[in-house]
Amino acid sequence: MVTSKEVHMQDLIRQAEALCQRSGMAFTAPRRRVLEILAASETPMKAYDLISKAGEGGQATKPPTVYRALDFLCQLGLVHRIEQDATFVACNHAGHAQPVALFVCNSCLKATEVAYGEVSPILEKAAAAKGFNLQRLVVEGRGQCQDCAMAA
Amino acid sequence: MVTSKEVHMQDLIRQAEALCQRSGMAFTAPRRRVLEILAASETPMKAYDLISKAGEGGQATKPPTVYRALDFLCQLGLVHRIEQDATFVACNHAGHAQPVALFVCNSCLKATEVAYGEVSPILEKAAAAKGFNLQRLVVEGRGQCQDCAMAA
DNA sequence: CCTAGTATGTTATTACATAACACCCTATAT
DNA sequence: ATATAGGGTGTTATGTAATAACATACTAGG
Ligand SMILES: [Zn+2]
Ligand SMILES: [Zn+2]
Ligand SMILES: [Zn+2]
Ligand SMILES: [Zn+2]
Repeated sequence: MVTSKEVHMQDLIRQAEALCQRSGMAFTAPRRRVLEILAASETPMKAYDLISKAGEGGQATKPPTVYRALDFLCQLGLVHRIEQDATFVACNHAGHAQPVALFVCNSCLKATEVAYGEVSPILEKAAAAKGFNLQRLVVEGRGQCQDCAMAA
Repeated sequence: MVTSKEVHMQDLIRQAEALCQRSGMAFTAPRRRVLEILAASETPMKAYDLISKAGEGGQATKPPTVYRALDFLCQLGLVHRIEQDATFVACNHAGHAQPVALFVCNSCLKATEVAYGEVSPILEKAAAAKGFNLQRLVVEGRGQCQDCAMAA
């Protein structure tokens, strides 16, 4: 059986390869490994869990290796960092034409990615009203996901 | 001369006293000290800068003391934590009927607090469309503030 | 008194992230 | 062919953020 997780991962990997090709960067082994681990995870992961996981089996992996890979993948938009709790999650939709908000469930800890294209201009206007020119926006939430609401 | 910062600080202190009175909590020395330092600062502060500052003059102050005060003040809404860079800033408007976004200037590092009451329901709806029940929302930005735009 | 609740002080430790330097690989210019 | 520049990794060490755990103190109510 092929899970949807596995399909998603293969998509991400292909996307990563394509993006790197285009921008003349290398999709190297540590970068691939980090992306695979994140894509396979049900929930966002802490950097040090990722470091341990990456070190399983093969050679020990150290913080800088993983943090470099994370920086790279975040810049490409293949991975998102959740600021609230310093975790990292693989992007779950191809490409980022739209900015996204990340909502984390307090029960199961899974992250839901939500586009807020309509909202972002309003925030930019609200900022502009105070003379602030917005360049980067972070929208994150906490609450209860659909599955957990059903279960309760 | 009495600066607007000083007035703002006195407002905050009075607010803190009132809030504590109502909820049966104590506005103690370390809490007051932390709030004063934050209110006097031009920019959001890192916890450890706050710890150093709090220790100036009097007895040395250690991390737990300050982190406890910060937790307390954040719960009361008198201080906000900026998740992006783990800094803390005193609230600059009395009370929080409205949720606020914090926009930090990349040049001068000052934070601008912006109400987004109209926006928050839209985000809640966007989340609800995916079955997500939103309980807490973080909206933060980076960009250029008015003063720095003028200067440039 | 005694005790429950709130809060602080102190020591130690855990968790998150980066600086700095040596080394490797590959492309391209001379 | 070889020099050199850019991008990338490996490794050591360190810097920075936050909390665990336990002892102590103050205060209000029984
Ligand atoms: Zn995404
Ligand atoms: Zn859930
Ligand atoms: Zn505020
Ligand atoms: Zn500015």
